Amino acid sequence: MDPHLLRTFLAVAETGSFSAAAEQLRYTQSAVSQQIAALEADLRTPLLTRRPVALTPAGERLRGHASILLVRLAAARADVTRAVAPPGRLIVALTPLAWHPALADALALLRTESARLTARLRLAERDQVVAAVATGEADLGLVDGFTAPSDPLRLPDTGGARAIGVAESPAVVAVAASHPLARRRRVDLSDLADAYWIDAPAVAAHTRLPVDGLRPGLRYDGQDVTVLAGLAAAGHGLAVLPEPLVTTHPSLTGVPISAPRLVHRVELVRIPAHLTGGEPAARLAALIEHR
Amino acid sequence: MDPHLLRTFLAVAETGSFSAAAEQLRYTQSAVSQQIAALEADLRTPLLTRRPVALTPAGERLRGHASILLVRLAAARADVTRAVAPPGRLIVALTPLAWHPALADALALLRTESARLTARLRLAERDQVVAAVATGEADLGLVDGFTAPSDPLRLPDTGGARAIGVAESPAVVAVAASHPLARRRRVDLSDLADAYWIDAPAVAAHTRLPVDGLRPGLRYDGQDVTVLAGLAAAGHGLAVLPEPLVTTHPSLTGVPISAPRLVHRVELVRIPAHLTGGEPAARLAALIEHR
DNA sequence: ACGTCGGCATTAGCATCGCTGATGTGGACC
DNA sequence: GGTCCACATCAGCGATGCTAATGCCGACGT
Repeated sequence: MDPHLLRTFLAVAETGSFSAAAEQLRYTQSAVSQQIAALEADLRTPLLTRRPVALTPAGERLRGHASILLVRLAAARADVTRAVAPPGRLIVALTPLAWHPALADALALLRTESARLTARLRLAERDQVVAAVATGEADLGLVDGFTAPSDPLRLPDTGGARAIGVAESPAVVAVAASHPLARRRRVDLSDLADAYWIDAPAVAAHTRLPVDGLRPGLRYDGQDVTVLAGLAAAGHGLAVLPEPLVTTHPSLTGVPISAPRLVHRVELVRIPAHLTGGEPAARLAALIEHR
Repeated sequence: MDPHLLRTFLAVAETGSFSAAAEQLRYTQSAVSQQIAALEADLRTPLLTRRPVALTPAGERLRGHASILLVRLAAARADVTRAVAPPGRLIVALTPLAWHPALADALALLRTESARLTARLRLAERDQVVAAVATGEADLGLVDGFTAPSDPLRLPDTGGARAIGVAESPAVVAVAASHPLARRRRVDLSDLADAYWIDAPAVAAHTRLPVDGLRPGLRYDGQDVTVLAGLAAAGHGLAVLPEPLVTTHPSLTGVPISAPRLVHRVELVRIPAHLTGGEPAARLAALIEHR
């Protein structure tokens, strides 16, 4: 079960093909085949079916563990390696809906303080944001999600990163102003099970949420919030969105949600210890937290 | 950073000696030396000082990560491997103070239900209990600790095990009946900073707790609660203990704690999924949880 | 101050592991 | 039933990582 084999296993699980995984990892197909065989021999359990290549139940379980383990390994390496972070660097990873003008303000302030600062923002999916912070690829992360008021987000286990809530706003159902629903004072999400929803996994883990079994509607694979809002405004389907975002958009109406109780929450992700000093990341974190 | 090297590193960190670690792991001293060198080369950081052998700051950090990683690795292996648990086995790991008569009752009930049951109890320290459950060495764990009322225990990150609170009782300061403190109605722990405390790490993570900087008194390295109570009764020092235990003991008096607000809490540790069926572990867990 | 001892580092040699490249094999699809 | 595609298997070889022997250096004693 060395990490090498786990990485290969994950690549096969993702691509669904030995040869594709081999290419991705710059191995020969033979090597991948042998590595998977070694892993299965080690665990005395078939992890994959061949023809077609698919995960067995044991493989499913291993996949979950393996992805966590690899992130933690990378996090450990990063944590030990980074002696003193290069002081002029600041990389912030964030999910699209975690964006907030306060971030821009804080960054601006930081840049006036230290002219030499190389700041960089990176948009990514939620798990990737957390992983990036844990592994040191990013110095700070901002993630969002929908939960019950003042409940923390349920983030994936990844490295030693810690999350602190920094903002909450009401969650509303975004509909086109012309939509019949737009005249409603409030809605119960479970009443909307039959409606069409826009599924935009790259923008938010769940724009159709968190009642299971909602009807799949249009799927949008981009990361741009404007496009998503535009799609909703054009009547392509409903989406649960933070209220401030919806009110900004002229042709969108936000309908408050009566049940379940739901807010849009943004959390700041950071490594506890390291950033104690006056590094830009620590400064920015402080600015955002105590806004 | 393969697990092999991490294991060796941990052994060196624990024993404080390359040769001792080598012996423990059935390697030659040369191999250990080379492995540590490889690890340091890989991370481009000295992890240990030699002569005397001690952890550098980077080494300290790695130690924390490594122990977590190895447990998670073992947990992953156990989770994938255990296809169907041998139905006649039930191993419960617990910390000394997590013991509760209800456990005995539940076990008794279980044994009448299935005569073939091989039940086994294992006493261990808290981290080891959690690790044992995560790695599948134990089917169920019971851990205890002191926290604010209805706060969960702060358990070490280990594997995918989950903890559920099953019991809480008031925390009191245990003193000999003859002790002047025994006449007090209540005490503030921070007022007792100057008192002598019994330090019994093998019984409870903190019998002197959770105010930092309390004065070290007698140290007891055994696991037996009776001995600890006896030491307190004999006036060797104070200890924070769960109230039921103290009232049981004739010559001990329990003084309620006014601040900080503190309870003794017992949590059940188990693997979420697997034990869904009618396995003894699932039965026992259900019995304890819904008592 | 110097010698001795104990413990980590270094080196040589060798077995094993894990990769590549070539070839084998079986299911799917026409 | 043939062909093709993708995974399995095999031979060979370089790299890895171990043991055993030896070197080296700081601590401690006289």
